[in-house]
Amino acid sequence: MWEKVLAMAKRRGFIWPAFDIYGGMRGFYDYGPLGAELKKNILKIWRDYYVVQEGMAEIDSPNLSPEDVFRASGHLDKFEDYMTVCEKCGSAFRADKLLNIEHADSLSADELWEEMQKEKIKCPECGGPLSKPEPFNLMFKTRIGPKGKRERVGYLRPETAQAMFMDFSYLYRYFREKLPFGAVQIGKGFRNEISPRQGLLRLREFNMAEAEVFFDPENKSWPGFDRYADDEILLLPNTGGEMRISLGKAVKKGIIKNEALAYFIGLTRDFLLKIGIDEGKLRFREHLEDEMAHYADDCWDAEVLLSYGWVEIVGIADRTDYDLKRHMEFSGERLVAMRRYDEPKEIERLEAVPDFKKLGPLFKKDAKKVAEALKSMDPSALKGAVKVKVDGKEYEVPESAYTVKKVKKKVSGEEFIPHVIEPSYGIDRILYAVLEHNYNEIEEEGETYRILSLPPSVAPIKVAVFPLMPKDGLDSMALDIYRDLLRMGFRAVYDDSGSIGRRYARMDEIGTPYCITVDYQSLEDGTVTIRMRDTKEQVRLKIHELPEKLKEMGMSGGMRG
RNA sequence: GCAGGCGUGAUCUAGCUGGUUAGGAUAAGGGCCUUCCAAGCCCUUUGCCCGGGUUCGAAUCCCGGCGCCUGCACCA
Repeated sequence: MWEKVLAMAKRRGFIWPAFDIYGGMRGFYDYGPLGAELKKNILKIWRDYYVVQEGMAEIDSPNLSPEDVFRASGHLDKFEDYMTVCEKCGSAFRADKLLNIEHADSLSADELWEEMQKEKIKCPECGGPLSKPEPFNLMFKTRIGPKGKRERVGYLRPETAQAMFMDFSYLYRYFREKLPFGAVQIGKGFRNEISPRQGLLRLREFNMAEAEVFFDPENKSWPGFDRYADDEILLLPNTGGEMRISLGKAVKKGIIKNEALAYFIGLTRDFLLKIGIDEGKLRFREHLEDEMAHYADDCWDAEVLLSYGWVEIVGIADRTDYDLKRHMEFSGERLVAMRRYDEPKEIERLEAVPDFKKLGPLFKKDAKKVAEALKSMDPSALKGAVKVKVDGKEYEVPESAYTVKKVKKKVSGEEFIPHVIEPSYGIDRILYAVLEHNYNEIEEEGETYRILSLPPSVAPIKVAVFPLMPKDGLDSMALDIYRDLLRMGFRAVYDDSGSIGRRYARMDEIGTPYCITVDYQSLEDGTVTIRMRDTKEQVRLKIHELPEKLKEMGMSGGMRG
């Protein structure tokens, strides 16, 4: 099946292998004119959901990031594997997985090699000797800046999410310090896949649309949840089994852990159906514990049934406060939100007050740090001489250098690190799924007709205009209509070559929902026929009624819907 | 990354035990014809994945690379 879809996609200009004249490069594809248009339409609808309806803020950040970012995000460690190859049968393995010790995944190449020799590890397949482990990081590494001192190591981002975390404080202020709010980004991600395959399903450079929804972990209810609460969805929870259940019930029964997650499952389903994913081939599957990404606490994938099997196209992950916490730790910046009380509270609490007259002479340069360490300790536990640790050194602070006092303070709220729900969409996979789910072949009189039943809103070409014959003034009339439609912002084509049936067939194959034909009656009464792709049904109407009719049939003009 | 299979115009394919100008179908462009679903006729365009070797001669045999497919491994 995918061969047929990909052959059509290649022939008609949806998808082309990239760098083809140089032999191609696996894991890289070009979108041809129709594919680029289709992608644009899918993203437009995605934005309608996330940016327009949900009011999320769209940002746009660099593809290339300095190393620090991925040190914090965990991708540098968790994304790097050491591979060892059997010198006899050629099988490749992750070195750390072959060892019988704990935390083998944190060892260096040399340590792994040492350990492998100690344990006398042989190839699990054939018993042959294994090579020294070689690092393999899924991120593309490069250098930023001129060679020399100024040079920094950079990586192409493996996901777009990090920017939303790094910009958290800006976003929080932008949203006037109110949660929940969401930020989205549409962009490219890069992963140096070991063995990309299966067309658009595993690319090395891919398009993704991600939303990071920040909310208070104490309140995982979701404002508009009612909208999707009654939607019946096919769920596969990680406790096993398969069920069709409404989202409201799933939350009540604890199958989906909170409303926020469930809401975005509902929204994702709504979006996918809108762009033409087949409902009967859609399900939501919860990740198994050991399947989860290093940052995720829970994750539901939207999976679609393709000729390759069930394929993940959207991941909806509960990233908790993992990312903000890590960036706080690595950058030293405070990435927190405020939970405001209804009224400011006056609270009384114990506080350690250091006496710098004493601390100064005692600890010199480190005095300030000692004081800070002292303040961060539990004041009720402070008694007598206290030991504090500063930069690995231990100091003893005498009782006379500080006092513990009761202090009254006005507090208008408390700080906390927001949690994040992340719906992450693989646009290329989604686009392919839309093609495959809408691709139909009909055998008629020994000939194969192909119809791409795309929803009008995503179809790359919205309408075609044909003269029945390219003569007798039919052609000039059709050209006028075509130009008017273009001016009104419709994606239209004009075609007068070959027989009319051939032209319809061409349009059917690329999913054009409507064809307008100018015939001899048109010359007499100013009417044309409009033909529906899926039913081949024709309706006759006045030319001036066309724009209204086209809009009514569920498609938007390019300019404004 | 390993193993196996495969690679002929835009698409599908014949030729592949070496031997003329690599054949067909579809598509595409032009023309004729044609009053609504890939009709017909004429003309035209595009090809042996890349590189090396063996040979008088390679699409064909051998080696290497690249790509595609399947399996294994990998897929935060």
